[in-house]
Amino acid sequence: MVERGTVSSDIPDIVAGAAVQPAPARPRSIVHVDMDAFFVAVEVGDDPSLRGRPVVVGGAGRRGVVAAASYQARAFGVRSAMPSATARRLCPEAVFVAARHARYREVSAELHAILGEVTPAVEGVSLDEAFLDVTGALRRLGGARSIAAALRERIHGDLGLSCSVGVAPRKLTAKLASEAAKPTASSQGVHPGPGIVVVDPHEELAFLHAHPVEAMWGIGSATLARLQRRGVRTIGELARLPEAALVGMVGASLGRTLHARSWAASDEPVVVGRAPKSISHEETFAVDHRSRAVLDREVLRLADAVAGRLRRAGLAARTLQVKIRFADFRTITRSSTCRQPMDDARVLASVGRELLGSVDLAPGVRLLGVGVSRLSAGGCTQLCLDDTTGPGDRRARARSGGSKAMGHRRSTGGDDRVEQEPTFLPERGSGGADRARADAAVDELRRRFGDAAIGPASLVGRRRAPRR
DNA sequence: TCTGGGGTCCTACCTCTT
DNA sequence: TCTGAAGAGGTAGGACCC
Repeated sequence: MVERGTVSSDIPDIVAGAAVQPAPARPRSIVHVDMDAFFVAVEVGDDPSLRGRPVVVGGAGRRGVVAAASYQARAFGVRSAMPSATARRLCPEAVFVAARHARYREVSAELHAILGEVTPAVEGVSLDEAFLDVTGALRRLGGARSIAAALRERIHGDLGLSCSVGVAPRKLTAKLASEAAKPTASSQGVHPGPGIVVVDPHEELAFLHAHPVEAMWGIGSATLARLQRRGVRTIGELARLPEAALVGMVGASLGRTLHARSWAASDEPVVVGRAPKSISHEETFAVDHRSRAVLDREVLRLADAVAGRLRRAGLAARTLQVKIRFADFRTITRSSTCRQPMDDARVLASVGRELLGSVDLAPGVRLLGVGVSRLSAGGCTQLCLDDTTGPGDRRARARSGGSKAMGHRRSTGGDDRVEQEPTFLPERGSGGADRARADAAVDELRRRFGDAAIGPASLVGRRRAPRR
């Protein structure tokens, strides 16, 4: 069996940032709120003529997938992440609606404001889902079930949306409980769920062990296939596997985590206000691109979007990653880390183009992405383009004796070559100060008039690659 | 017929530094 | 001066989640 978490007294119920605190003495009361078909419900709220009909959000383009489906559409077998072509075939009468993420963010903010009135210990998982640690609010608000019922009523009253709520001593169990509370859809029709499911501490293990193993967090298709080869079908069967066997199958970290979770022995805290660790933008093109000029422009467009988000968040990044998915769905990434943090679209785009330059585009590019990580607060100080230490740099340095004073190099798929003199951008404080003011002006225009209001001159008239 | 977008975390491997 | 070990930092890919 597993060792249970150690016990301490009078420990705050919430964890801010990444700091993890010991498990509390008494069982916690975790509430998981999960909106029912959130994107669809928002669309129906804004357009009541959609009510009761099979509605699919997303999947508008030829290469799109379903972002959300109404329960009426799910009765036809339509599921989220399904290719739109499949969804259309399964349910030809479905109404397809383009996703409006800005609108969903608005409604989500109202939802989270309601949740925040119950307890400050709210961990937003996504736009439509959150965990609340209500352990400290039980006496004040009259028990977890009462809190769950009041939340459902309030959300329905204020937002006109329905949600399912699970209550349990742990996040994982609360999540499974809210799942059990949801409506279901089958070819026989739509069946309303109980709305609220409460799992008491003494029945938690039995509840957990009855679930299929793929219901466990951390088990996706690859791990599921491995477990199924060992005949593991339920969380109960997973729990009976020796921890060492599990570690041997899926690795030390995941193996230990799954073993603890399967015995309801992992006390994962409700984390409030998690700081972002990366920001990215990516786009699947309607047609595959092979033109370096077109893809260079796309890098600039994506970098511009990422830079805007960085500056709005008051962040800068040291690492830039370019993601490329080829026509055959093979996906590669190329990244480069700079000594100084960056938040300028032109700098990000230059690094991105440099990385793209090392890739053979002949197979055709289906998707292009630009992402940043190693984020720091406070914006950037100064930047120059030879500041990167990409793979080409290091490998070239290693082959040439390790000098850091070499010219700018880049990897070209095994054929590294010395580039021309490094290109320098003006530093902040000279021309860079003007650039910072220009960036601030751009950010303000976008805040007031939307992202499409202004952009790099080279993208004028082609804000995005043509969609079929 | 195909297979999005935005994230996090983990692992393996490589290089550099001490 | 050379060598090996260990740790840090970086890169790339995979798995997973919503």
